[in-house]
Amino acid sequence: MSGERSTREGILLNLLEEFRECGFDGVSLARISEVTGLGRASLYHHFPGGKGEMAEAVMALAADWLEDHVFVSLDGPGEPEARLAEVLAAFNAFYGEGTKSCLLDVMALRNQPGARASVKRIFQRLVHGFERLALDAGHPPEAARQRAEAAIVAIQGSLIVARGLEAPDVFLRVIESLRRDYLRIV
Amino acid sequence: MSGERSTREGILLNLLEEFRECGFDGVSLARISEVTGLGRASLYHHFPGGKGEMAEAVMALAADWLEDHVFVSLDGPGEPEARLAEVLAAFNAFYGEGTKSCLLDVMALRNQPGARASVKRIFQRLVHGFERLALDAGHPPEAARQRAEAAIVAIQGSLIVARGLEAPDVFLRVIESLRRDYLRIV
DNA sequence: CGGATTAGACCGAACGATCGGTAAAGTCAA
DNA sequence: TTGACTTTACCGATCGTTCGGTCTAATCCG
Repeated sequence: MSGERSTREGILLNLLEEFRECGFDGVSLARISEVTGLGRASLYHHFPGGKGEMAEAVMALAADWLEDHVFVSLDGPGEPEARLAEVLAAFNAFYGEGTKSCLLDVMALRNQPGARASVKRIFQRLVHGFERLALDAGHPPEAARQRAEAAIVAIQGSLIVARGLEAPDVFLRVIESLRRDYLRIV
Repeated sequence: MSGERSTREGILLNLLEEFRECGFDGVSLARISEVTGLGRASLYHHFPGGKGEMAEAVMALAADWLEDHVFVSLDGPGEPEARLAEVLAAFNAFYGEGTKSCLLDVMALRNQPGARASVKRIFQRLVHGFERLALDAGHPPEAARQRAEAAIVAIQGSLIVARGLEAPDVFLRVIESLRRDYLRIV
């Protein structure tokens, strides 16, 4: 996930960082123009739908990234332990070792129904993926569902608390505890 | 926590609901004027510091509310089980049974250092309060600290996921599991 | 080949609307 | 009459957005 400026993906990567840090309403087109190096009008060439379409595109990019780095491990073949480790490493990188917030959180603040729906779909896919992983490790169905939900809750919560406390290690501890305990049969 | 319009606290309660739902940047003075029934200039009579001071006042109100309904139970006398039940009931009410977001989350998005500091102080106080409760229930110090942190993470995370999934029961389940397990010695 | 045409990326300047914020006159209770 | 409070009218700045146009590179035609 590098950051070439000129390509469309490079633009979206910059936008992703801005949105996740300041929220949708907290990012102005002036700021977007600044970080992308493109004039306001140029941005409307790439995103005729304006700021809203930019946000949608960023959400789509994040969904694609999840598909490639998380769901591929969650749903894929291989030992559950190895798959879990891959997923946690991917999250750890995406969230900057606990220093960056989750795009889903800030996008969920928007009133637009489409944004809410995208967030919901991704959350559902996440829970389902973790549920699959727990099932593959031998957990009974209801327990797997509970664990999956609890894991997503812990990840999201630790990001919030890490940002609030300005202590990224809260997130790191949660990741580590998931790595240790998520698959363990009690 | 009722909502008389005219008094200062009534104004702040309306503001609290707006801020927690739309975020600081998502709430305009026009909207604030609308929900409070006060003209723009009247708002600046009560809050000479403008929108920023309004946000600070809301944070202070929330801090006071925590003091009266959460910390008084967390730090106070009484059986740990009863104190825990009071705190969880207070949270449940404040968060609308999982339908409302946390003010701290949205305020943590602001760039202003003062806002970040307030959020940080409250989070610290929350963790410390839960830590005290676990200590009183007989947990060893390091375990108490871990539990407290995990509890706050679970509450915050469940609010995020509940909003994201549009499923408030995620929050309710976390509250219930805390009520069952938080004090239990393993 | 060379000249005209086209399509896409990009930008400066400006749009109307709304932003947060203010000055001054008026209202009303004490 | 004083001080708390509201109303009306307004400010400059910035918001997201659009218009008109330039530059470049590929494409097409002769």
